[in-house]
Amino acid sequence: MKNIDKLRRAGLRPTKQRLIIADILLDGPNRHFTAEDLQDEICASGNYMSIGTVYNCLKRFKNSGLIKQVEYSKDTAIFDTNTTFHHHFLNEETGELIDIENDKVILGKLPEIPSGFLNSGVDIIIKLKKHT
Amino acid sequence: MKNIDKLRRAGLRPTKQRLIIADILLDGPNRHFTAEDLQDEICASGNYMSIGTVYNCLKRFKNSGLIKQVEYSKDTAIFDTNTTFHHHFLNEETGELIDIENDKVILGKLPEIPSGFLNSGVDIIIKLKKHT
DNA sequence: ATTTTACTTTAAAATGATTCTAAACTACTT
DNA sequence: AAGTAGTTTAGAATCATTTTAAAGTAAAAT
Repeated sequence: MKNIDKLRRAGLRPTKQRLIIADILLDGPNRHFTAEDLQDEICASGNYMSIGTVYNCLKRFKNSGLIKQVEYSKDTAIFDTNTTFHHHFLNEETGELIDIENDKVILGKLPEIPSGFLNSGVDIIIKLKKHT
Repeated sequence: MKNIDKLRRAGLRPTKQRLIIADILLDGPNRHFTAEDLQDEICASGNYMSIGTVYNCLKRFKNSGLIKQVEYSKDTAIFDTNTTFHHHFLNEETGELIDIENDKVILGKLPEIPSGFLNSGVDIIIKLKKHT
């Protein structure tokens, strides 16, 4: 499908800027990137876009499901007095965290660890929304 | 154990400021908090501490294992073009992310969801360190 | 006990990521 | 072609965090 149609189907007005971003992000292989990474790539493609627009577009793309934001890239550090190995419920509306003790979760199958690396810890976040 | 000894055992010089923080954090029940939350509580206890010192102490406490930092509270947003349900390896040294497709992980047992809430998604982060 | 040394705290400035603002612009509708 | 509602822009503002350099303090060495 053409990117202009992907934008329309996502309910986004297909502006010049959004098409530039769609052309970079929505074809080709998946990737992880920051707003600044994307702005650099926009420059490299011979275009220009203000950083405000990059952020704005990313937010719209995310809200309409064209991309995701990695869950654990939040802007404020949260500390935890619980130093045992444990996991968290995350109340998506309030940001509140609730501990999940380790024995409440069992991983039945783990992926193969990339060669040359060791598993140095597993963090599980279970997001919660209010029951309706 | 007295907090002054917890600090010493952690290899931290027990300064007045670190003891104030230890008294707030290391007794009583576990909790999640930001640097600003802690500074407010320091104020509420009739003490004062510059925000720089609060950050500095939290970093030292964390590095010596007295507290933890919640894994997914990082300062830069990371976006992901992979909108399927999936998880991530996190290279702790470089911050690089690698996708883990959903069928590579099986959760054998999940904790009971707090009443009034629904599970709205599970994110798993497997941290990697270089094999030595 | 005093001096020395290395580490720590502080206020303030600096940085970095992100959001906001108000004016100019543009896609879509009438 | 004109209207309107949404979008982009530069730049300012904000927020979290780190850095800086000077003053202060705990521990080690005399």
